[in-house]
Amino acid sequence: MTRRKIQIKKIDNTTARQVTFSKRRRGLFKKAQELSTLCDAEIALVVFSATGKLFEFTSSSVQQVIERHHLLSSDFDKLNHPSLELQLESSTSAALSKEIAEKTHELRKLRGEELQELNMKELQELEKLLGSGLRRVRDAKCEIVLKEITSLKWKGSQLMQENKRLKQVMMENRQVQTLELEQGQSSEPIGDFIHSDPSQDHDSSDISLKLGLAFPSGI
Amino acid sequence: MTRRKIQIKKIDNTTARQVTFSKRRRGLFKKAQELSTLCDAEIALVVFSATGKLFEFTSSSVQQVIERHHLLSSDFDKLNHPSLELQLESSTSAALSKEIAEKTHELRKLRGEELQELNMKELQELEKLLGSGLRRVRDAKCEIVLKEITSLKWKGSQLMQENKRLKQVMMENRQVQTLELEQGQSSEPIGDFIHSDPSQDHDSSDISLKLGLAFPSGI
DNA sequence: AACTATTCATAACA
DNA sequence: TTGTTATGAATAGTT
Repeated sequence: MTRRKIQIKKIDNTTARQVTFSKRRRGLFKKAQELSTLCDAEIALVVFSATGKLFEFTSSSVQQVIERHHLLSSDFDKLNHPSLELQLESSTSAALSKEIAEKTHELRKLRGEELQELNMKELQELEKLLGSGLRRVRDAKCEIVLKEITSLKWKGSQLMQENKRLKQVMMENRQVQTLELEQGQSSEPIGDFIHSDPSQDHDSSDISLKLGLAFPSGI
Repeated sequence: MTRRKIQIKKIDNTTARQVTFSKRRRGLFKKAQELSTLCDAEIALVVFSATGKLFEFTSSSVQQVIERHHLLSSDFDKLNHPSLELQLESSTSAALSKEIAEKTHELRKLRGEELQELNMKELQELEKLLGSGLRRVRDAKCEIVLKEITSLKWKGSQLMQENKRLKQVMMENRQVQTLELEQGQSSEPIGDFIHSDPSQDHDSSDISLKLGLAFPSGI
């Protein structure tokens, strides 16, 4: 709000209340319109002023169904609200049913089930839609594959590092062994130093087993 | 409204649209609440998201009216059908809403709009579905083309028959003319017999004009 | 109605 | 998703 912050409670001054009602109502309807457009939402907004005047907004697809309410709500008072509510619900059901029918039909067309009723132009549009859908699906698959590859590369580099580390340990062991041999102090068989730790080996195998692809074979 | 001014038109990016929907919806409901409190207005606001999810707000007084109606209904129990109907409608709405949400989601997937949530197996099934849809659409187009070709061939054969008939008539005329010349009895100019009937000619042109394709150029 | 000084809502970003 | 912030919008009080 402005000039000053206000408390959200009923405005006492009648004139001020009417002015505010007028201004804010316009703002609210604008916001409702914007939301329905921006986000493809279906909105029904009904406002009764304190004096009983009716204002309403409905996004396009709900509109026609509810239009018949204008006739009935012209001589309403508060007792009418239940019936208004009931009718809103009923209208909503009709609108929803209609929407379901449309979506079902659209799905059938996309699945190629009701094509005989389409002409060449419509078929071409449908083909274009399916084609672009197919392209996106393939792109999505490609992305998954690329991620898998990146993951595999990472695992590969991890293995290489592990490998390098093991070789280094072996080299060090070999040096110690050589030193001990030169000094004639070795009390252990040579072989024990040359072979790396069995448990270490086992871990490495486990890592390499995880290289298997995480998705079915065909791409 | 912030960082940048935006166009009021459907937001293309799905994620951005969902975020905006969530934020603006909250804002809209807040504004509705404030208006009803500040100006003592009665407000009913119903919003369906693009995915079919339902959000609603009703100012307290409307709520009270509806609740009062429900109380009355329970008092009068068997006599009060509207309440039963209202409840039925309500649950029907919920079921319909759910169905719409499902179908919307299915349609989105087929259009390739919400693929990030699918795994490789699901993507492959979707690809198969789209592929078979595409095949059927192409078959349907093919059928239209074949029918057109059949029709053209038939028209062609009709034209050929017509042509043949005309030639025969001409030949007969020429024979008559030759006969008349030999007998020196012709009382008409030669040209009148060589040219075929003008109205006949006109009919032939009409048939050939119908050869134009009944669908747009690209196949 | 028109005009600001403010507060509010929110698009873009993190 | 949730939070933050810069900026465009809405609007309370005033003229």
